[in-house]
Amino acid sequence: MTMVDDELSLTFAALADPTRRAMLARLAEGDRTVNELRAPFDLTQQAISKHLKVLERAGLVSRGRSAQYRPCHLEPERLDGAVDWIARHRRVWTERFDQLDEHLEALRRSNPTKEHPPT
Amino acid sequence: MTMVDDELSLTFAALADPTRRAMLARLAEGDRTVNELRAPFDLTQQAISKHLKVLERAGLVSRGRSAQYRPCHLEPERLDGAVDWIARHRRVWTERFDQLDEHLEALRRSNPTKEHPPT
DNA sequence: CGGATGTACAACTTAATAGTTGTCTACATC
DNA sequence: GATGTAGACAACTATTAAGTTGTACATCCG
Repeated sequence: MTMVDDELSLTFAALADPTRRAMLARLAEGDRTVNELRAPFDLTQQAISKHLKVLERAGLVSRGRSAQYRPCHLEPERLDGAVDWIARHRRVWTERFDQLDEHLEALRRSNPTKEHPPT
Repeated sequence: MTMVDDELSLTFAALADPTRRAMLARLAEGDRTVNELRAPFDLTQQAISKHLKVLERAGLVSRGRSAQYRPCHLEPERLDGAVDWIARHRRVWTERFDQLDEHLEALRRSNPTKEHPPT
């Protein structure tokens, strides 16, 4: 029943929404408050907070605390698993992506993150 | 209201389910019939067909027709947009991923697929 | 032709998602 | 201490998703 709770599923699910992707893109430029993230959208503050909770649960965003602000900060490492899954399987599909996979392996070695069990 | 209908969202949403990822992994080894894909799971044939419809709608799988079988075939190109989005934004986050992005650019040039509008 | 097999379609249930409004707390300023 | 601002939490609605059962259709085989 609970279809989505492994790490990869949470990551992909978090990315499967244009609003959240735009928020991540915004956060790529630096930390932002909730209201700053809200600005570009025609959504209530509460809706933005919900999206942030999804991103937080997926480990893509962490939040600080500064006075009444809760600055949001990006956690890009969590994306490694996602890219890795895709690259790993695409490598099987088309041999010419071998180099990509190797490149990612190298990146992971030089930038150790978490585990990547098959599937 | 209709939160999910752009291409990237469909791709990520399709990947956000462990069953579907396992099906894709299976298809990576070669075309499979619906029943073959069903085998590893404790799910009805109809449930598998539904997952296949999601994968089809996302453009990740296409289906042939051979007698009463409907062989499923992988369409890996659709994953390029997903990897590209991640790589593009992660590049901003951490400078050291510049090489990855360049590598993906090179791959895309040597393996032309579709467009990748930002977000 | 008749039965078995492979897959699809429809209706239904349950649960999750995305959004809303309304309210509450925390801090800052005056 | 009152007011304004930042953000969270709760309750509700509507839509979508994942699963089921039941059935229909098409193709192969005897």
